[in-house]
Amino acid sequence: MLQSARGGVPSSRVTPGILGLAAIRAAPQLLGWVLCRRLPEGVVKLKIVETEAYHQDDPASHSFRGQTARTAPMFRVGGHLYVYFTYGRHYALNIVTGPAGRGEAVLLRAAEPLESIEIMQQNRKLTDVKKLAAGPGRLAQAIGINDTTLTGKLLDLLSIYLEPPKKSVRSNEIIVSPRIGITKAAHQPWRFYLKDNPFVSKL
DNA sequence: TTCCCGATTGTA
DNA sequence: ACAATCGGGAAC
Repeated sequence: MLQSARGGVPSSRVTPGILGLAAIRAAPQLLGWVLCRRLPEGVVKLKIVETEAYHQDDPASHSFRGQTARTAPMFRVGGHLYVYFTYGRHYALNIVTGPAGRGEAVLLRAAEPLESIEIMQQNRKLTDVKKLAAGPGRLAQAIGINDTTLTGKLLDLLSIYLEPPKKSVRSNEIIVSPRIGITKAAHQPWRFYLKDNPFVSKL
């Protein structure tokens, strides 16, 4: 699925294999993909190292109580973006994964800076590379997301897109654990991260 | 219209 | 350990 776009073929340039894929299956498969964001200063790139799945029958999910103006993007077909504002200060970026009408998405929780690191350091007003994108709010800020203009938009070469993993990720490198910062369905093992990777938000 | 609280982070 | 800070959505 997500392995399809290898060899420089820009076929799935915009959407890997997440189209119509359940969030719980898409979340681990997104690990290793390179998140790319085109900014006025240059293109920043980061390897996705930590994700969480949220779906419609999940009490912790924004889509649980049905579609609203804010959550509408979650109900679009996979490949759309869902950006929300939380705690009065932070933005979080999700990649929508379900079929249209389903309300599923993967929260990007942490990433390893690869290219244009200086730009991300400026965005974060911080030099420590390990903390540039270790956490959903930090990740969003690092790639210049300071509002919700991207929510409801499609992954798109002109602004934000994904590139295939440089090295394929083996399943035994993926750690599964409960999600962070939630109170409902807190025991569900729907968080995924790369084993021993120093850029994850927490161990 | 009011009230509660959150898919977090930086500081003490 | 805790405050900061504000909007979504349930409740009244």
